[in-house]
Amino acid sequence: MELRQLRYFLAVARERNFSRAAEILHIAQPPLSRQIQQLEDELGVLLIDRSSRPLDLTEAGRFFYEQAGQIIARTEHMREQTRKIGLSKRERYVIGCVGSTLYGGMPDLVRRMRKRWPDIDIEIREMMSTEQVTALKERRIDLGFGRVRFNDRKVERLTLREERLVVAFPKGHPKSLSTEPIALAELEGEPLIVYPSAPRPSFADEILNMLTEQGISPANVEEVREIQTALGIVAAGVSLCVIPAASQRQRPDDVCYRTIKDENATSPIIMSFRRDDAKGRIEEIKQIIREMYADNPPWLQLSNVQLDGA
Amino acid sequence: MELRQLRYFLAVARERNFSRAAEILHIAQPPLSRQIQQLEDELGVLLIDRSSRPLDLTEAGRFFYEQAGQIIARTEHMREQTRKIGLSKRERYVIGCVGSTLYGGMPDLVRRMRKRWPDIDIEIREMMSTEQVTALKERRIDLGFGRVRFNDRKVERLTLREERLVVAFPKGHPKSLSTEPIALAELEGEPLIVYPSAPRPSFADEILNMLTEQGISPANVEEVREIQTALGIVAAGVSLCVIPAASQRQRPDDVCYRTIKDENATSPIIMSFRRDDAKGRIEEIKQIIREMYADNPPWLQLSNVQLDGA
DNA sequence: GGATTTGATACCTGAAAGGTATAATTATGG
DNA sequence: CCATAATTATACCTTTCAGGTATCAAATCC
Repeated sequence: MELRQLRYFLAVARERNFSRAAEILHIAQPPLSRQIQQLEDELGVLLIDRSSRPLDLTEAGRFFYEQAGQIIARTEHMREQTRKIGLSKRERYVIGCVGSTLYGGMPDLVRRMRKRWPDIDIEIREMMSTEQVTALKERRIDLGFGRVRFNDRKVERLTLREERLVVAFPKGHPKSLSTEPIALAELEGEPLIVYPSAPRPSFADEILNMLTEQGISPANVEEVREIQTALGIVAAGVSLCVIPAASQRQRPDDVCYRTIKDENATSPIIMSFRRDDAKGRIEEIKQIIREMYADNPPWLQLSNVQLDGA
Repeated sequence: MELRQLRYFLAVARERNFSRAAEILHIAQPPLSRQIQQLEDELGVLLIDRSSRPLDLTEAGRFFYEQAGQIIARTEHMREQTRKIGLSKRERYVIGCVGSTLYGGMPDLVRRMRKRWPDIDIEIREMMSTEQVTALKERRIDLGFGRVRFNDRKVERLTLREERLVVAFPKGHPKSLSTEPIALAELEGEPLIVYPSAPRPSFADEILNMLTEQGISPANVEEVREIQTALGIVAAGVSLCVIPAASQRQRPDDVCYRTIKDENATSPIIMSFRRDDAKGRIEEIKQIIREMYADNPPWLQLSNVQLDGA
């Protein structure tokens, strides 16, 4: 599969006519037909229903049209952005973080960094905890915020705080009637859903390890790729799910939450960076974080979500 | 630019060595070098710093690496999904909706639809209001949920409810100290940020029209692509922004909200569908929505966000 | 049902991807 | 600092495949 074929297919899908599409693409009609055929051959699926005129897309063709359009748009965006970065002499500073750290203190930290270094382009990129380690070593990011503890000779890590975990219940679940903190042991025998399913080790493993250590075994454990899906399944009344307190806001309506009582049922927020960071801003960033602690002591805490069962 | 070039670049970036990358790709080293050169020529930017060994990526190269990897992953995902859809005999029902309708009643509606028709694959796709009209006509979606009124001979629309609008203030803004409803007229002379900037007409135009009709002119109006950015700028203390009540949850911490007092300062939630829908499920969907109104009268209202200034 | 539009097929041409040989460059060890 | 090893760039040839032309085969439309 090549981008050319996607571009060709988009033209045909838009025009619903091979000949006109070929004109627009400034090629003859037969090569266009052939490229589409090759594409269909590779996929093993018909994209265009040629038995009617004007042409109609098949179900698969309609899906492919959506996706192909987005991919083409994305490559064009990438081309422009790459050009811009290559020509600009501004320094870039890329921060990788897992979704659940994007709330609370992170935006404020970025704001402060932008204010301190107005000449630097600071970017945020969503990225799993384990990906951050390799991304740091390959210098694709300069700073990481994650939740999984790891050891790597070249990467230093700093735990910013421990965040309480909460259990998500479907509305109407018998154990969701109380809003009091809940004991971890009460998960015994309950169906559980964990995330993300890849790459390992992940937050899913942290939760499963915690349960194993305590000798608690849920009824059955399902893995899903992302928290949205996990909470969707919870809302549908199928399972329970353990999430960091900050993630409660993801879905406040149809899911109930109870903080876990156990003192050590927490998930860390870990900042990581290269030991040999050449940009030399780590010390200043630590200083900014100290300032933030001073301004607003429970850093990364959320103002209007009840935390720590207090 | 072709996918082949992206695949080649990824191999070189991973190996940091042309010869080894060429081996992995099962081609000779010179053609690989040339493809990368052509890519760099087209971009007008160096991606690889060849003056050091092992090779190093340039700043632009690191960005390109991230993006290219995601694009390749996406094309592969598209290939598999297209294949699956083409081979499966299950009916697909695609719903297009703007982000702000994804909260509240929408997930529940989809849940009820899945329950009613377990043999149908129901998908949700995020999509601007105006895109929904063409997507419906081209049968890329079967149902749309949007916020912008439009007229089209082939598409029928149904207003489900009118939702109150709220003003977003940066924390500490003098007008954010009260939580009382605010008059639209108080936006006079304030810097305003609207979204989305494309495609028009959009929610941005609805807001600007409303202000013009009332003879209110903000100090200066900036347009951004999406609500995240808009609220980010608000939080940074630069401007105010008008959003639908449901979108408050997007950023509950560092932004303050006040409902707009004016009775007609509302934004509709509009369901739209093809007049000649062949799947014949529209009437049943309307029935489901009536059931939902019955179960939970203020449909699409949010349980824990203060609405309607009540 | 015949004319017209439009997509598929067969076959040819030329551009561009890939290969081989070798020069140029960068690193490394004495 | 120079010689050597490793690795990338250049020059040139081969082969593959995208694109073009001519024509046939459907499908639609009066």
